[in-house]
Amino acid sequence: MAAPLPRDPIADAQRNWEQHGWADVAAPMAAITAIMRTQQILLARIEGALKPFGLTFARYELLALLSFARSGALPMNKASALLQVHPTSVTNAVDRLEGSGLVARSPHPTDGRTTLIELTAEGRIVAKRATAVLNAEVFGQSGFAPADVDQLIRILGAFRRNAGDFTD
Amino acid sequence: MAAPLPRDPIADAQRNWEQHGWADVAAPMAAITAIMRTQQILLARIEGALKPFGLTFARYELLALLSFARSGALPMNKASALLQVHPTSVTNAVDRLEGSGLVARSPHPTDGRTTLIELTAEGRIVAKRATAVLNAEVFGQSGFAPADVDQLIRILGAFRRNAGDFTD
DNA sequence: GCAATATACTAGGACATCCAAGGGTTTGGA
DNA sequence: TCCAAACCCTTGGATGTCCTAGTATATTGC
Repeated sequence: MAAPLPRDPIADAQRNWEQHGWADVAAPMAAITAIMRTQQILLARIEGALKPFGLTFARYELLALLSFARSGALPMNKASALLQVHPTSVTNAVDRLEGSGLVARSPHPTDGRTTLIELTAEGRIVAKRATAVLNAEVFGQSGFAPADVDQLIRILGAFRRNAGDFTD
Repeated sequence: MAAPLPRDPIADAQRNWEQHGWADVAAPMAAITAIMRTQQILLARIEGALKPFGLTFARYELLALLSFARSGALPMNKASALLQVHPTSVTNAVDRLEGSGLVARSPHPTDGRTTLIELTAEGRIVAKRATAVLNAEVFGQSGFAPADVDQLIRILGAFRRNAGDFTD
């Protein structure tokens, strides 16, 4: 781990923005930059927790999504939509998960264009174990105060809705 | 742009967590997942705004950092520390920015191991213009309420300090 | 003073993301 | 009915991030 900096680099950036005549957008700039950095920290923790399973976050998300599907299977385009990533990213994740024997591709019964992805027995087990580890090591020790978690869910939920993620 | 989903997929995930006996970590899971998704949305906006300049966010951050340095130059390791990214990422960004003529490498006057990166005249101009566009198109239209911006800065600032980013 | 350790940068590899383009399958309007 | 438009998935390319390893230069300690 890199040594801590003596000062918050984002707070410094915010001050720089204010001193260069961009005070009106200095705060949003700082908030957005902080989101970028926080994502980086969280992603590193998540990947670290998943490493023993040979999983990355992208692959884990797909496994978790499938494990919650009633039938344990989903069309690729559906997975792409729900995970909100590009179809090619799903193709990539499925290729690797299939190589590890955690999911399997199967043709859609009625639509020849569609491919279904399905959890294998081993995939279901790995998904469960990986979730347990993530819950214990990452989500359970996020470092966010409960009240702040609620704030984040509210603020980011509104942002995502506003960005067109969902209409709910 | 993908069509909006009828329901918030993260709220769904949170419900799934609660129904599977992980209610104690369902909220932090949702908050963290929301941060990941929000980062993705913001990054896409930023990259879109920077595209006309032939810049990516990683390269822009380096340009902006240099533009605020007193001398307009910084050692690579210093840039790596301040941007909080791996040294190889800085090498990558500098390679490309150097190729575009926006920065230049020069040897450190006293330490033979160190390489200084310096803004070129054109680099300084591009940094200024790109910042103006980012301020206008992204930071100035974040969609976050002012009070929420303050909340984000506070919550994520505490998180980053707690994660060891800085000691300030 | 010199060897051992530490630091700085870069090369190569693994992954993830997106975009653009291509080939196969369905759907829908003329 | 039939062909064009729409849709689905995959391939190939560009970028970014990190890790590991290797080379070169500094610093430290005996």
